Amino acid sequence: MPVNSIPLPAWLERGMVDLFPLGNPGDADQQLATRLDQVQKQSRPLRIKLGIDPTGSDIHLGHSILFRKLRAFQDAGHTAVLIIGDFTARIGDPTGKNSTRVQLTPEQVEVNANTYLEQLGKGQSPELALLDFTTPGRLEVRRNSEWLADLDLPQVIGLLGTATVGQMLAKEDFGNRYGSGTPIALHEFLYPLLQGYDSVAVQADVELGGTDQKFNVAMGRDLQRHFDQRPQFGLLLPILAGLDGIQKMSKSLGNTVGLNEDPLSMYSKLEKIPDLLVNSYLTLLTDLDLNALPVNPRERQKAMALAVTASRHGMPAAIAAQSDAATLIAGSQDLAADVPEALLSAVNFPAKAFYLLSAIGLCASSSEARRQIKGGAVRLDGEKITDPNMEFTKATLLSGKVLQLGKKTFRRLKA
RNA sequence: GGGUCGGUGCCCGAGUGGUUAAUGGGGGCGGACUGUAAAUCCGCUGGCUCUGCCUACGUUGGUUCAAAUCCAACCCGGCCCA
Repeated sequence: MPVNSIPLPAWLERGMVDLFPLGNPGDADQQLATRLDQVQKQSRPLRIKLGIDPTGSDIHLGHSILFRKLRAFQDAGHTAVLIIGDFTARIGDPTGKNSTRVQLTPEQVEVNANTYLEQLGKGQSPELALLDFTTPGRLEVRRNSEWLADLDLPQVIGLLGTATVGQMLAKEDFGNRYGSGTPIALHEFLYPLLQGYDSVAVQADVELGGTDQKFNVAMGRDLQRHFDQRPQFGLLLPILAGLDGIQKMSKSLGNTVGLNEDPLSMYSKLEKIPDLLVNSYLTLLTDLDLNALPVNPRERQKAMALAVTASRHGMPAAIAAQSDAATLIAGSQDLAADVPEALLSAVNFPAKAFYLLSAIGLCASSSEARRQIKGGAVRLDGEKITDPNMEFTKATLLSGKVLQLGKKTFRRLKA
């Protein structure tokens, strides 16, 4: 760090793992802190780019750490430029993939994009919304088809000419795939270039990304330089580990907490993440002061689960979820208000126990239901069911009772 | 285009004519223990309102009493050559 450097604000530094270029003492312009300071004085906001890939439909906590940082920039007076990669989604980001992605249709992409915006808080109350949609000048939502769809072949060739095969293969994912003989389709090389070109198109001053995006963000800088723009800063945040504590949070790995999840399931999941993750979740998903929290791991974890749930659903709902979670674990399901209901209208009576489980969706298949029952995992109003063929003659006999799978999955049956 | 190797269940990976729904590992789920954690131990892990039936080893067709295993064509991929 240069002696005369201005420190970065705490809101910006929290959770940050990489910032480039770091700048050198003689080149004030190359330091983000200096830029922020200048900008403050001239009241000209920076343009903060964040690209999202509308390939799925659910936003989870892993995504939200980037949005939280983007929101922090908004709150500091800067302009969030949210780029929906509707065009690049048709290629699919090869990052972290060990195989070629399935290409999406424009229709799928559009549906996903709209779902994303809703989850980010479009039309919601500003306190619970992830991004500031209401203050004028704080948010720009763009689709990269705006500029990418009209590139002609000479322009594309021009873009391709800015990078070499060696550079592409230096990217870890491509390198691994190439090394292990896994196919790489040529169009995948276009992805980093196109998403880098996004930075040129929106004249980004800063790009946010996960650490796995370093290559892409750096590509944006190269292209901006190529197009005679001042290269953006890259600000990288960690990849949030998923509930398993090992792999990154990702829908396809089934280790996510979705932003759309109800308070109880959100709280319950967070309350049981591996200990090692608790501090990173606190840092990345809350604004809490880590030094002010309980040292006891259990209490600390509860505080984290409560805060994260509250950030999405509000404190009252989070507190209710915490108390329901405790009640459920204690085994007295009847007291909990928020046990999800399961409608018995989908069940044909008379119904055997295993069929009931699969018919209301508590088990994925009736074979699985049989196994779970045999494994002693199923209870009805707290009483263990041991015979998969136990028969229930009509719905009214079951209505109001709580069916339980394992320790943490409950359904209140309703006729 | 030529040569060659390969495509097995969520993933990896055995199996090269017959108790094979298919060894093993990973992951996942469940049980015990616990802090609804970690570690450890145990069980389960294709589907079906299931004492039975159905579908599965890239695709299609063939040989056979019998095929993931043999044959043919095709599709897809790796590597080498052009």
